[in-house]
Amino acid sequence: MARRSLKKAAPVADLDARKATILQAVVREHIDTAQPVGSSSVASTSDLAVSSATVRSEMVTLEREGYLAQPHTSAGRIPTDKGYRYFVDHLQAGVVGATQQQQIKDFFENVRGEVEDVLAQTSTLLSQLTSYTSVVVGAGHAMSPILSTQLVNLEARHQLLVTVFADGSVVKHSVMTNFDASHVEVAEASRQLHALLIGTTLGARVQVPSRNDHVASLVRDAVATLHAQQPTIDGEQVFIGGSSKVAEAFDGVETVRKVLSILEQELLVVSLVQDILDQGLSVAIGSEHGYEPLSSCAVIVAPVTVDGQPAGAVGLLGPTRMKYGEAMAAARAVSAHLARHFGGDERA
Amino acid sequence: MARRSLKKAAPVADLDARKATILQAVVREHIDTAQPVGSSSVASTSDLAVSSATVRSEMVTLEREGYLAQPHTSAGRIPTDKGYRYFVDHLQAGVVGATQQQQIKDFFENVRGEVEDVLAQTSTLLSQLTSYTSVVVGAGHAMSPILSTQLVNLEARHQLLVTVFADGSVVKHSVMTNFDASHVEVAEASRQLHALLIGTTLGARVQVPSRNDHVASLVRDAVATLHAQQPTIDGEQVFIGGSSKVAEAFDGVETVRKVLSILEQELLVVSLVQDILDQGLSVAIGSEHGYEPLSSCAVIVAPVTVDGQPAGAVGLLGPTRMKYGEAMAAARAVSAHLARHFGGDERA
DNA sequence: GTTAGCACTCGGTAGAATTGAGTGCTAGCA
DNA sequence: TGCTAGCACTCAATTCTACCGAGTGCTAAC
Repeated sequence: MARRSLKKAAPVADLDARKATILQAVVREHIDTAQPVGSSSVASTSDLAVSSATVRSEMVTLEREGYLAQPHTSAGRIPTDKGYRYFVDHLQAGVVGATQQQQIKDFFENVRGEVEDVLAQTSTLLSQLTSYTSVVVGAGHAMSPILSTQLVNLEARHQLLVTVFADGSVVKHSVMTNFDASHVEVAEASRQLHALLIGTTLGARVQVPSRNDHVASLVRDAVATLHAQQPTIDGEQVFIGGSSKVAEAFDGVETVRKVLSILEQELLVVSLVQDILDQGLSVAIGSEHGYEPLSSCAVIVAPVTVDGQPAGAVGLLGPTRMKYGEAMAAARAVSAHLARHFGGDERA
Repeated sequence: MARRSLKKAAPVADLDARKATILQAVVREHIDTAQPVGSSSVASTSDLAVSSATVRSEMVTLEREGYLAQPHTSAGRIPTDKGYRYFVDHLQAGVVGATQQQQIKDFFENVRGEVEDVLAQTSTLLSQLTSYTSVVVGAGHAMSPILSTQLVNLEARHQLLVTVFADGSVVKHSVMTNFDASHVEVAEASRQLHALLIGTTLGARVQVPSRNDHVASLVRDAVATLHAQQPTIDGEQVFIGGSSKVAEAFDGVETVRKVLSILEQELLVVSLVQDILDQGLSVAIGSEHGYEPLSSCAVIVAPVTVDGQPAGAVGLLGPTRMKYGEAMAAARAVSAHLARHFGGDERA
């Protein structure tokens, strides 16, 4: 797995008011048009009462300081990652539009089904709201105690251990034996497993019987299989919505391919989101997250917290020139609704 | 959902040997180069001992009959869907290369985990083998009898019905109540449900208690929730591998977007695959499957049959100019291995 | 510090000329 | 009758040129 450099987003030195205005104007227009932005355009657009020449000389400074870049001489400027970072850091919190607000509300009023279904549909919703690819991560049951287990006789030498966790997730594990277990034996093993595992979490050690009969062997195997699961990452669920938006957001075919192939690796997506949250960021721009193939992307993340516990996260992936204001607002709104949905209000 | 025209692949009239050779040469070279193919190239490539002029006049016929098309005067010919169809129908079964054979073997020797995991990984494998996007569909448990059920008390008014089917699939359903059920009541309801449902299939009618107490109410709600599931389509699982290959296979960004957005709709993919199988095809070229947005795609499908029962299908989606021989061979090989894996050889 | 003015740069575009792959047709040949 | 060599023709792609214009950096004046 790609190793990310833990570069903490450097606190961006502050710019004087005029430079800030100019930078923001450049970012805004570039996001809008995808074109390099020239000094005259900034001079006329922004409410600065200065000439393009002045803007120009400020731009030289901004470029020297790393906020702007020039694709080539005699072209306008485009923002660098650092420029976008400044822009985002100084963005006053946006609000979602009325229609979108309504859409979100309608969605959460009508959505039903199991957690997984809700998360998957939420991902689609978020993507439709923003026109960016969305990522919804549901926290695993790593820390959740076991509510119930059941061993089912599937075939002669094939049993299925079904485990229900307190967070409502259900997991199955195959247990293969090299002897034909009778129904009675399976039932007995099931009873013992239930007694043994109930209330424990995946990490905890449990006392397995050391006898050598079929039942004991079944119990041992079942416990071993259950605990073989990686308690950290496994069980986390990723739902990706609107991957077709990738094709709209980037123009280079190669970029599209790279981004899609990252999205295919769900584990990687989970750790990307996790990393960004760990850094305390809500937006990772360009190379800030350290995943090189995503260097032309920005990732917005909003945690979902239920009862003070992290319950997952929602994210958006777009080009660095994405509409940060709208997208962040949408992500925040959806994560809040999601938290509420899984929190007090019980109509899962 | 898009409605497909059930156009049965028309049996293609046979061509005389020379026309066939020319057509095949054109298809082969076009698949290779993605360029229109000229008469002289065919004349020299193929082992026909005729001049380009002769090839040319044959091509005129082939074009009139709908096998070839000309992007514009003074360009070579490219195959039409009908041309590809002829090509595929007269393709002698290909074999997978030695390294790929080995790769498949290694994979199935080492793969482990639950059915879903195996299918998901198989999808990735198939995509890597062929460089096309792969689709693996696991048949639902529609017809599978229930082996076991269990009702678990999740929260005060929230129970979880966990159902294990004979095919090894496990499904959960939330049951909400408007009263606080005691643990004893839930346990009793669980016992009754188990007795009631065991051995039945989802379609079957079961006798629910008509009393008005908590337990009876729980049982009724649980059965209703379980049966509310669409027995036909629901429960079918789709695993899509290598969606990033879409970006490689097609050059128009718009096409990439359209194809990706189809792939996002899993239900649609299932019915696409199902439709093709229903038509008895193993390949659907261009508009043969009737899904307009996929008109520049070809879809290869191979059923997976375990113990005479359809257990799913594996598919490949690529451009119409895909490498049919290799891709079909790979799909066949993987589907056969998959069937064997889930069949006699029991190490799921 | 700001600005008007100006020379300069250089990507993008538009038009013309050229190239060349490939065609369709025809007349002659086996 | 079928095949082929030859040839005129077509047309996308390429190359070249000129040129435009957006945008810059610099400088002198305010």
